[in-house]
Amino acid sequence: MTIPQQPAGDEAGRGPRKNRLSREVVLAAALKLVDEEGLEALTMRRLGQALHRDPMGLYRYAANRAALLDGVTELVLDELAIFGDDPDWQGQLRRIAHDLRLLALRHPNVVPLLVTRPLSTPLGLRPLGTLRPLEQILGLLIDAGFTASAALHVYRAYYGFLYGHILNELQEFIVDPDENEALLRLGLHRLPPKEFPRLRALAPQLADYDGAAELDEGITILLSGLSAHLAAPLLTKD
Amino acid sequence: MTIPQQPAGDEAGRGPRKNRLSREVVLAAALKLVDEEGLEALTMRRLGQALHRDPMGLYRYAANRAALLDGVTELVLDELAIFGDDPDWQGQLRRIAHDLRLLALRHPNVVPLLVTRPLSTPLGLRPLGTLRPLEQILGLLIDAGFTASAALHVYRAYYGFLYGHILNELQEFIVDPDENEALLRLGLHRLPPKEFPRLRALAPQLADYDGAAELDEGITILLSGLSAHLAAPLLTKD
DNA sequence: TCGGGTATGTCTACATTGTAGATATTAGGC
DNA sequence: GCCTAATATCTACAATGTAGACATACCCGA
Repeated sequence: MTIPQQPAGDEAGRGPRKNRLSREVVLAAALKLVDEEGLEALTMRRLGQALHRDPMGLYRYAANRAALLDGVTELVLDELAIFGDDPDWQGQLRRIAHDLRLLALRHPNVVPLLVTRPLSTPLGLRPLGTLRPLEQILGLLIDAGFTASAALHVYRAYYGFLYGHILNELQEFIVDPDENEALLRLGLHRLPPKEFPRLRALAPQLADYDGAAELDEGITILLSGLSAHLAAPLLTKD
Repeated sequence: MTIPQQPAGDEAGRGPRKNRLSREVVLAAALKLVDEEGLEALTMRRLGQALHRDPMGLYRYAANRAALLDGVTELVLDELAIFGDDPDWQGQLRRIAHDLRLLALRHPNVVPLLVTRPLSTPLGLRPLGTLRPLEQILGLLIDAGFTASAALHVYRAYYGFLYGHILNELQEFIVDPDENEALLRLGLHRLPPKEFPRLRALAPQLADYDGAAELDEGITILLSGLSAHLAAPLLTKD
C-alpha cells in the first residue's frame, strides 16, 4: 500500500537527478490527483503525500491553494495547440474547437476550474497560460484580415459558443457506471410525468448524444453566420 | 450592529406568525449571503447567525451544504419566467436569453453554481427547478412545429451559446472598484508586450463591452443559422 | 386539563481543511 | 572549515461540515 517511488520525471530532456521538486512536477501531480479523484481531493496534505513531501513545502511552488488551481488550469490549457500562421482561419477555429472538446473530455474534473476561475480574476491578472489562446486566436483572425475589434467580436461569439457546448455536453455525460440503461442512467423516471412530459419522452435521444457532431454543426452555423453578419458592418466600422 | 428582527416573511399569503423558519426563508437568506459576500461566505455557521438560529437547525431544511447550494440555484432560476404558449418562439428565445443575462448580472456569485452544479449531478437527479426551463423551452419549440429531437438540438445550441455568452461577459466584467481606468482595471499593462501585442492593443475595446448587444447579435446569428440548417435535415428526419 | 408523542431547537465533539510561524537541516561560496 | 541563504519539517490555530446526544416546545386526542 506504500507508493513505490516517484516515477521518472516526465520533463523533456534534463530530468532532475534524484528527488528534486519543481513547479512542473508539483502541478503534474496535482493534475493527476484531480483527474483521478476529483477537485475536492486536491488538498495540500493529499498532494504532499502523493509527492512524499511535507505539505508545507508545496507553498514554495504555489503561493496558496488558489494559485495551485490556477496552475492546474494553465497546465491543462497548455495541451491545446494553436497555430497562428494558418491562413485557413475557419478550419483552424473548427479544429481548435474539437481539440478543446477532447481536452475537456480528457480532464472533465478540470472543466469547473476552466470556467469559474476566470470569474474571480480580472483579465490582466490571470495566469498567462490561460490568456495565450485568446491572444493566438486574435492573431489568427487579424492575420486573416479582420479588424482588431471585429476579431474580438468573432472571438467572443466563438469562445462563448465553444465553452457553452462543452458545459452542455459534460452535463449530459455523467458516468454513472452502475446504471447503464438510458432511462435509468439519466434517472428521468424520477421526474413527475405531468410536469416533464417532453423531457421524459426524449430519453432515447438524450442517451445517444453525439457531442462531436453537435459541436461541428454549431461551429458551422456560427461561422457562416459570422461571415454573413460581419462582412459588411464590422469589418469596415472602427 | 445587531440585526433587528427577521423582516416580514416574503411568502405570499400565510406569513408565518413569529419566527417560524421555512425552506424558502432559509434559501432566501442563503442567496442574500451569496449575493453580498460571495459563495465562500455561505457556511452553515454564518447562515445560522444570519437567521439567529443554531447552525445545526438548518439541516432540517437542507440535507447538507451541497443541497443548500442546489436550493440557491433553484431559487435563482425561479426568477426566470418562460411562457410556453407564445407562438413567436424566436422572439421568446431572444427574450429569455436577455432575461437570463440580466439574472446572471444580478446574481454574479451564483453563476458558478449555475454552471458547475449540473456537472456533478446526473440530469434526472437535479433539482426540479433547474430542469423546468429545459422542459418549458422544449415545449415552446415542439409547439412551434419542431420534432422532439429537433427541439433538443435547437435547445442545446441555444442554451450552449447562452451560457457561454454569460460566462464570457462575466469574465470580462470584474468590478475592481478601486481602479477605474480601462488599462489599469484590466491590468493589461502587466502582460509582456511581445507575447500579448493584440490583447494589449484591444484595451479600449475590452473596456466598453456592450453585453446586451453582443448577446443579441449572437442570438440573431444562431436563430437564422438554425432555421436555415434545421429546415431541411432535422424537421423531417426522425 | 392534561399526558404523551412528534417536531424542532441546542450543545458538544470530532475529523479535516488552509496556512502562519518557529525551528531544523542542508547546500554553496570565500 | 565556516557563514549565509535556501529548503525542509514540525507544531499550532482557526474555521469548516456534520454526527449524535440532549433539551424544549408544540399540538392533539381523551
